[in-house]
Amino acid sequence: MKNKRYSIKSIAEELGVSITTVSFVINGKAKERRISEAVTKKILDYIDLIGYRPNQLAQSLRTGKSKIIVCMMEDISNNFFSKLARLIEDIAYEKGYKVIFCSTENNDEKSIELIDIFRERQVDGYIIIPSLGIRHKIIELQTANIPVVLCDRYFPDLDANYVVIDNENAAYQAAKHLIENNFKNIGFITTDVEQTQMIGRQKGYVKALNEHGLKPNILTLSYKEKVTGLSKAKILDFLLQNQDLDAMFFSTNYLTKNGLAVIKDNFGNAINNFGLLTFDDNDFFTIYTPEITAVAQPLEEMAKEVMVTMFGLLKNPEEKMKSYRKVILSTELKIRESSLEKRISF
Amino acid sequence: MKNKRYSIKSIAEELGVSITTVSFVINGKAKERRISEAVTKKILDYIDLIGYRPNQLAQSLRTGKSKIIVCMMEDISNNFFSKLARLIEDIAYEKGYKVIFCSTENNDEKSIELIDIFRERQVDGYIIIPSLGIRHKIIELQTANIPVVLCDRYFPDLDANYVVIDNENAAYQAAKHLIENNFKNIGFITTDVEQTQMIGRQKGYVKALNEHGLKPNILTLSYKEKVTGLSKAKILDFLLQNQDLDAMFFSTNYLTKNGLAVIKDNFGNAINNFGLLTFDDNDFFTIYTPEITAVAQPLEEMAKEVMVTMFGLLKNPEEKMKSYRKVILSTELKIRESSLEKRISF
DNA sequence: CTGAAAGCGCTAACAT
DNA sequence: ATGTTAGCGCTTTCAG
Repeated sequence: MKNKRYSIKSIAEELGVSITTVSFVINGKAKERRISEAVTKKILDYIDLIGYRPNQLAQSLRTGKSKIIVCMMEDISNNFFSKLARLIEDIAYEKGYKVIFCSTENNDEKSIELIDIFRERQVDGYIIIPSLGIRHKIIELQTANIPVVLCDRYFPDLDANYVVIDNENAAYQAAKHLIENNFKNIGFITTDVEQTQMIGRQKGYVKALNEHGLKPNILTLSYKEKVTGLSKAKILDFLLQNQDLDAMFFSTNYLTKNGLAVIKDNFGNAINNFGLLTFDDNDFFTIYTPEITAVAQPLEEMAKEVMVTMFGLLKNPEEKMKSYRKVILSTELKIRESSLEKRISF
Repeated sequence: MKNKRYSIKSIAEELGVSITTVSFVINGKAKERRISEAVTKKILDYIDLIGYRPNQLAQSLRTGKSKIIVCMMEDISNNFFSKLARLIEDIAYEKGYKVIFCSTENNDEKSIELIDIFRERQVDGYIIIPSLGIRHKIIELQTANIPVVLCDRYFPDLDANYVVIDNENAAYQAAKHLIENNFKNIGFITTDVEQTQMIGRQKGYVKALNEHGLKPNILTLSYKEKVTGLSKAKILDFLLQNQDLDAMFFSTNYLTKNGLAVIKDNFGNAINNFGLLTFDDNDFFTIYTPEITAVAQPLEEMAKEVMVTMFGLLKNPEEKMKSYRKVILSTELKIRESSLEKRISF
């Protein structure tokens, strides 16, 4: 067995047939092109023997299809995103697509650069969890007729494919649940990012409180403080300034982690006297003490819907412009200890 | 501005120069090839104007370099791997490489298939967290002179590049720490996978116990039970069968999660009377009650070493065969409440 | 200083 | 039924 790289050409030479014939056989167009059984079998056997695999790169260059989907998210190391990534990965591979994940850190420049880089690479489609300032890039992709599916967030004034959850209602129900459990002073900890999902969550919270004649109390942390670690100090400050708080509602998972740390470090067991609720579920919440009530996003469904949309676009390159597929999923409030009425005497 | 795709050819035509000239200018070889200032500037300006970006696919086909690294890990949604992935991603992008992550679930067939698929795609290098049965594929890659760096685990009888930690010593020190804190009956919960990292951890545990005249007590769970959820039942069983256990040492992160759940569900507050220690750190361990002592792997360093090795190979395609780079990093035992001597009266 | 041309490996329209 | 051939967009040798 030779050590050289096999190509469709070398196979053709070896077998004394033409390149075309080999190509057709390989691509399963043998009978369609009425290639004789004998030749077909000969080629197939030989290919099998030498373990030939076509060069995907050349194929891509020729066909313009790379069979690669890129998935841009905030941070692949974040529990929410990595879980989603895994689900997307599995569905994509099933259909012969590979996925390149990249973390944008919600940074517009980085996102834009990445989008451009992947256009050079002719990726077939984009799954994007967008930061605020890349609206024009989405339009650019749409205009170029390249499949894009937004996820987790969208641009309200932009017609596009997206898969999101009903953030406002989810937060509304969650806050209502706290209210029904007799919490009177519910603080809301959120970030300053003006993304749809965050706006929706805050809206839902405010709505529930207003409806029940309660006063919203919101702590807005800068996204940058995620890195600097300043957010913990701010949360502590908030707690100290608002001694009458009896519950806290965290708008996203990393804030919850910080919040729990602050409470643990500064108030010890008082954590049990506190109402606690968070967006985004986590395996650890069920084994935490108290078990943490969470708004669980339907990850499987989200991944599935994203991919259904994506494959639809991939299949009908033309039709895609006609209308966009907009999916809004609902969440599940996983009610656990932390949000139940406190009967403990102080 | 036209709507067509720009290519090096269309630029050449537009500017009335040759394709070669454009190519040289684009690749920064203008002065090397002594192209006149004027022409160079003209081309550069035009490229800038139309926002031309070379087709990476064509470039790759021609050069044989795809600037893509594939990173195969057990499961991207697992905290340990996703954290590592993010670090690797960042380093790769800095150097102009993209990385494709894929989850193998420790499955040999899936891993092998993936390796083959990526060879068709001409990826430039492989970072692999290998399952047991892919030794021959690693050799195949090495033979084909394709950069491979193993991580987390390796094959003891295979000369290869790898970045791992000193599992045996880490587990030894950890177990010793428990012993020094007066725990007498330390159970070890691990999986049945015969991978080097798991073997090392168990060895270290056994060694420490033997040295101190204590009897090892090991629960081995099948990796498959990770999915079926049977592992929790087995852990509970183990605890019930061994009522004299006063400490537990978990060999890997998902077991810890299960273990904590079992303890919480069945023994309630007794968790505080128990010695607890785990491999793999997690943000939640510091906010858990009790705070969980963990063997923290040096993720940043691991990612860095993996990439240093990888870039070394990428740079010197020939030299790589000469000798392999084997990096063994040490871990840090993060001592927290859960492993400290219990002074609580029972 | 610049250009022509071969070719990376593959697909597919157009022969025959 | 099978072969010829023209590219996909780029790099690079060799000739001017």
